[in-house]
Amino acid sequence: MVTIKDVAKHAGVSVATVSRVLNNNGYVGTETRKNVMAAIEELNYSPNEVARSLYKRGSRLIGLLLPDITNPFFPQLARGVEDEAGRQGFRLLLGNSDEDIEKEMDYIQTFVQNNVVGMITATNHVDYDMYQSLDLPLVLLDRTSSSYPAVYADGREGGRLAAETLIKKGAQRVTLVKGPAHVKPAVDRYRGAMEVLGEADVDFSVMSTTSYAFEEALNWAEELFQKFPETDGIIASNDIVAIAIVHEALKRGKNIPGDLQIIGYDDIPQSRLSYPPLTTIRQPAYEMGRKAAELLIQRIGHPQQEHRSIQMPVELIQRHTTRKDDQE
Amino acid sequence: MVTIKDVAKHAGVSVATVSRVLNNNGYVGTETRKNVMAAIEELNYSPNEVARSLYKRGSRLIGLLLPDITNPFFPQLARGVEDEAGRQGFRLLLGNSDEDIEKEMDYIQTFVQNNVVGMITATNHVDYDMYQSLDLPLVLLDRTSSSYPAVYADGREGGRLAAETLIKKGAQRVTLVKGPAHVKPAVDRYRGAMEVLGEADVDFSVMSTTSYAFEEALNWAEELFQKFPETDGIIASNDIVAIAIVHEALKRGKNIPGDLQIIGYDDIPQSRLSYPPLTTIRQPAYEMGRKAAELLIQRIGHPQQEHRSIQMPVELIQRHTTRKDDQE
DNA sequence: ATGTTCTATGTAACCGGTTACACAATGCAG
DNA sequence: CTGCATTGTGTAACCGGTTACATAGAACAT
Repeated sequence: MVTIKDVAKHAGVSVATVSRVLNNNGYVGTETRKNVMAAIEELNYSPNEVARSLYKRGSRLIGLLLPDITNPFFPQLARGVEDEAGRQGFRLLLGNSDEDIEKEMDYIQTFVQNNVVGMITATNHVDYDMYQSLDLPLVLLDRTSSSYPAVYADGREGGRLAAETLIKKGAQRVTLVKGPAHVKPAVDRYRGAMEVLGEADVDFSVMSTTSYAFEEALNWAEELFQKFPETDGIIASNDIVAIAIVHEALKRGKNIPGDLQIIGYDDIPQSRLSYPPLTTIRQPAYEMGRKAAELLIQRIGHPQQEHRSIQMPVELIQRHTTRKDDQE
Repeated sequence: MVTIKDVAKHAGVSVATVSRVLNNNGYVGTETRKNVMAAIEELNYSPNEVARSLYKRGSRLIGLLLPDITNPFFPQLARGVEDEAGRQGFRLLLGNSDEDIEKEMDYIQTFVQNNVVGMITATNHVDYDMYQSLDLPLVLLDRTSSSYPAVYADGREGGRLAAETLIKKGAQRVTLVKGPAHVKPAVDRYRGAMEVLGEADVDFSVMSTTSYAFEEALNWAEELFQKFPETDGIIASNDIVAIAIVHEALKRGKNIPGDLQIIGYDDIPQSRLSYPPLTTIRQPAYEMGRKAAELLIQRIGHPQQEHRSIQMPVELIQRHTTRKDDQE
């Protein structure tokens, strides 16, 4: 490994001088600078971030903690974070928490041990000690809290929008699929939808699910049709579940959207690809990730400044699992 | 931040002793050990990995470089890598290369600067200087090379299998969708399929695609039906494209698998969810990720040892975009 | 009793950077 | 020409750990 000492020797100067040209601070003679640059070039030197980080007590690393990258909503978020962070010279340490506190704590510890300068986390456990005692810039992603800045989409509005849409399009017997109770955004959506359903002249039922896992989606779908075979409008807890429901409905020979309308949540990329293409409530995942990184890096620069959160708008994406014509 | 000095002072010993109990080496008296442990506990100390890494010239970090985490094949890989790495006490630095050499070089540089102890990369550019001159344990994932250990699935066999299946099930006019030419595994599959098609008594056409991006998938599908409206069997370049093709076919009123059979590649989780559920060639992505991490960590322990690669078997997953009955 | 080995602990060098401080040379004002 | 500010560079301390080496007492062998 070529170190700053090698460069110094090669250029016939001290390490301090090399450091000065590297960081572009302090006084350096024109000629000297040129020599040092040449030496750097020649030895193909690039400074050890670890040493740097040790002295500075801060790296160029950001910790990103997600529930599960395997859930298709998160890669978008992650990519948004990465792109923005990368643009500003930061790299990502990645962790999957599986919504498990143990794992989460583990990751946070190693993030800190590695001198990350900030963290972006999609956690339901902000109120735990570990976060309280963490003195790092932190931003929540897809979650909220009064204690930290957050980037999230308006889940309640999303839920309302989904329910309103279904009602407007003439659904009479709505089934609302409730996401896992420990996942905050899921309950926001649920509440939003309930608000609208409660005030409308429709029958409705609620079906609870306890996970967003792929493997279970088809089971939820089956269960749904067993329990509520007569439903003509379904608000799914997310797009995965929605797609599974579409699958099961077609298998049972239902006509979509004639007999049965379905509306998803998230607008993951494959929702456009499914057939019929899924009507859904869009969360701008990539953009949310970008904003979160932006916010975090801003805070890293100005830690004292008052924090602000960003609520992103949700949007109804009308495709073909709901009817074209509104029934007013 | 609480450092080893604080612990030493608190326990009334030297830093060396604290370090000894931390690392469980050297001699430490029973009583002393107890005191130190107590101090650690009390101060809630955990050692700074950065300092450690500087002296040891090696961290507990692994660099993971993927083309694009947003492509649904990769989260599985990533998760496999992460789980195995995590199990063995390693953390991941993540990078998306977009198959772009510039970005790739950038990431590799910062990985090295951060003292990663190894790298797992899905690159098509192993033969570039940057890899040659890298003296880090490296394992290729979903790619191969004679110079490095690799974990990959048998693409040629997968291609053959897809073609054989379609032929056996009676397709007469096969369309082979060729993936981007710069993506190695894509061309392996293509070759495998071609071998079989070339020797069979069927007509076939090849349609080239230049990307795996979601946004383009539906365009490829449309283009396919414009160019080859009479095809009755399609070998898609991956599951995303396959699902888009199913979409387009249904939209055009084709009967699947009656009029048209489709076979995908990868077996991403959503392939089971699509309707009709997709017949596809499965690559054990999660397992591949796990194995790659395993291999890498093994090499980190024994760098001199001769390297070996692992070829994972592919598998035909029969679902409902191909016919039940074989036509012999 | 003496020498050797084992146990226990501390001191200080080291990892590869950054920067406070010291010092010298130069430029410029009076 | 002298004095002070500016410029250019080196020395050494520091970041928070690890470990080579030194030291000393205890245990054991002869």
